[in-house]
Amino acid sequence: MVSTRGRYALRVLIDLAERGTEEFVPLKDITKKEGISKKYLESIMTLLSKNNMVEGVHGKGGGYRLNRPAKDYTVGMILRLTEGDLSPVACLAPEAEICQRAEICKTLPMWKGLKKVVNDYLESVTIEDLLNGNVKIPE
Amino acid sequence: MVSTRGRYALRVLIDLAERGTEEFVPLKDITKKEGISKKYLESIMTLLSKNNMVEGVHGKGGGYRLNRPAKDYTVGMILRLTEGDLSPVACLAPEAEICQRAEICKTLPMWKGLKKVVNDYLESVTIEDLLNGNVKIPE
DNA sequence: CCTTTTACCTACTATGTCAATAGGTTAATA
DNA sequence: TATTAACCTATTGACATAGTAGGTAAAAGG
Repeated sequence: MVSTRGRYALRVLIDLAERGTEEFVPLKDITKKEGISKKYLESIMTLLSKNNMVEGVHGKGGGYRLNRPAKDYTVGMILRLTEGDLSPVACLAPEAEICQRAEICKTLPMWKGLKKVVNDYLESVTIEDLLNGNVKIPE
Repeated sequence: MVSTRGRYALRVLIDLAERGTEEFVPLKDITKKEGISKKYLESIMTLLSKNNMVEGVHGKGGGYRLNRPAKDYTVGMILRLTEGDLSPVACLAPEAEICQRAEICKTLPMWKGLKKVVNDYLESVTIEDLLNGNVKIPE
């Protein structure tokens, strides 16, 4: 289950995308529109800022804006940042130590398949798609 | 991330499938093979038993066995039991109250797509597939 | 320079879930 | 009647989530 951290991050990025890539938008505007705790959002934005997803500027006229055009952000990128690696099991995470059972594990191929299916889908959807309602629901 | 409850359930069902659909297998055998806490496994098996996945018989010669042939168990069925509904967000769960934001929510279609992709994949893999190493990794 | 605005930083907390553990009771067989 | 094995009811330690609280740093306007 995706936590509020990831869900809020996506909503904020959609709001920023709506305002273009020039203008700085203060968090106040976004919390007002989305009804999200400002203090909580701050921690999320700092994360996005440190990872070069958004640019933050202090003071009057400041706020946040996207670093790149909205089509360059995939949902997968954002969720990997906020939720950590999107592996269904710990042994498929990048930082995982090698699992003794890997050779004989009957379930491992299925977990690999699931991870691929999830990541492929999330990579196929961008923030621009979300903003424009251009989300392809499979089949 | 799938919890041990779901992962252990799958491993147990694979072990039971290996022993056919007649013989009763005591938990002792399974904990020995899999190195899983017996007390913990008991709680998982009770869940599977109450939901007609396995049959449990008390006393000497007792244990658990599959209720149906292994090909009739999908991974999705098992994980839905052990992990709860496999929705990426709460508003897509069956018991969810209607979300006010649903009409205007820019992310909802993407979550629906993700849920479909995950469920379709997990429905496509059976316990028999896992046992036989017949897992199709997509593309 | 000073006030306002805004991002950014550090610490704390309430709640809940996970992954067991502990100690039993019930049912079936030999 | 003893043994085996499922089943039941708590309890626990560890951890993550979803915030809250109270600040500091930087930029702009007057």
